[in-house]
Amino acid sequence: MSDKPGFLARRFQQIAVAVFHAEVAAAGFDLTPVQYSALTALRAHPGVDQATLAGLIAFDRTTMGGVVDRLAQRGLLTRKPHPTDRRARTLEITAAGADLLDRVEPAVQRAQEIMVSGLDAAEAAEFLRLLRKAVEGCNALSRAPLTPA
Amino acid sequence: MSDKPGFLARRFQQIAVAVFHAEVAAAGFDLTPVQYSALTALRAHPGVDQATLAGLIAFDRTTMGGVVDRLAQRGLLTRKPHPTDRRARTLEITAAGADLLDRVEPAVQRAQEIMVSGLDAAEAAEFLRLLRKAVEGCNALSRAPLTPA
DNA sequence: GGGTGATTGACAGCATACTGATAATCAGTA
DNA sequence: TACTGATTATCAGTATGCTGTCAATCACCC
Repeated sequence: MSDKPGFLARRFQQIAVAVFHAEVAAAGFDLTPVQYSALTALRAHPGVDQATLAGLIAFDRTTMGGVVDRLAQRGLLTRKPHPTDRRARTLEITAAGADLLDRVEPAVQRAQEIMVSGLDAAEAAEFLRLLRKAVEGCNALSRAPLTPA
Repeated sequence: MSDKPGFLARRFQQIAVAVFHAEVAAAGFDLTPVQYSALTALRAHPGVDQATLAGLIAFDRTTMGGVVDRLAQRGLLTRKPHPTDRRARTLEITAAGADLLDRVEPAVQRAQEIMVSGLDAAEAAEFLRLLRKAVEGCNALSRAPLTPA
């Protein structure tokens, strides 16, 4: 089983989420990896609509609805009607959201290091390169491909 | 964002599941990656209980309940009372389950290759080695660590 | 032989993810 | 301008995964 990339993909994701949760909770915060990604992308691209934000981090449009709901409910972002397109809603990170991102950053960084702590520095760098390359090569194969700005 | 192992982990898992689904569906079957793993492990270890099966493939005990329910409902495995431990249920793969595994195997193999099609053969081998090493190094960090027989 | 701690399977509840469908709207064309 | 096709957000439904909790049961130790 452990020689199948698909099985290891699931396992690595499982570990990544657990480590993220553990570090972020230990630092006193309550934020999922998905919520962190969404807020980070929103800070870099203020004013986008939900579909565009989803494309920036390869989320499914449907999933993004729920994520945005929960973040808005906690006051970490705002959702206002788009000035010209009446279908869309414009998203903006709030001061509370940006502040939370700043304060949680050290925990997130620690989590990223722990995930690859089984590898030495050279291996970790090579692993990251190959993982990025594999993901980019298959970008179009998921329902929600990455769509840069 | 693409330099964070956590983000790439989620993305690679997302792609892996999509590719698995696409190949398996194209071959005319209806089986999720998780169901495939469970059936495969059960065939290799007939008669185990749910908790043991979960440990063999690093599933959460709670998740395994639902997976087993759906597989039993489709007649791919059976769930009988354990002969000595009245808490446990003994799981067995059925002939239909084993037959399905055999017939779906080529599609699963194709999916595994597609997932790493962005890498050449040497890179894919090294990627698999590093991924396996990273996962093993962090095995204890998830709620559901891998527990070999 | 009785009490204690661990284990098994289940439950409710939350958060991703996907499929397929829909209504509202927009944009470009006939 | 009317029509067509694409796009935005949402909905119902299914399947993972996790947290925490619970009752039933087991295994071990005093």
